[in-house]
Amino acid sequence: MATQYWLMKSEPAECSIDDALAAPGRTVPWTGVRNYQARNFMRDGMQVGDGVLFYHSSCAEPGIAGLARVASACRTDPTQFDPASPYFDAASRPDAPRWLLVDVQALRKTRLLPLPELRAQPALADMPLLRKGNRLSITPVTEAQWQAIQALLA
DNA sequence: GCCAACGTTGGC
DNA sequence: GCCAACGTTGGC
Repeated sequence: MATQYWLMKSEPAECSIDDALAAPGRTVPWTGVRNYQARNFMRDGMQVGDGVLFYHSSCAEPGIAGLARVASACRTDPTQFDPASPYFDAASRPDAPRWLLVDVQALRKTRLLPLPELRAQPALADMPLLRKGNRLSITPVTEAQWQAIQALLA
């Protein structure tokens, strides 16, 4: 399958692009996805090597903060079974895990591309991220959108 | 299966 | 803290 592209949201207070770059192998397990649509993108859509826009959400300056890649196939998210985790899901059973994750390898930090700058780009108008009320933490990015982002960073 | 109530996300 | 959007839950 050809390389695909994704936008993945992370709260920088929890895992910023700097945190990911500082992790062993620059790689972090993308824990905490608790939305079926986002999970299904990981399960059914992602391939190792896919491009990732690393987005900072729920912070002072939301925006695209770095570039990354999908670094593993999807697998069980262990935090769903950890009662001490905020992502604990009492209804998920080990023999039928509900929630999955992929490993994400940070490639580089970019200058921050804040929402107003993204909204100003006609080529990005269809990004789910920019739709009012969008909450999905993982969304597909088209080749054209990916190229438009690269152009902003060039 | 319908749908109202409720909870969560996340920008502002 | 507000609120829009929308996913989830649960009564019926």
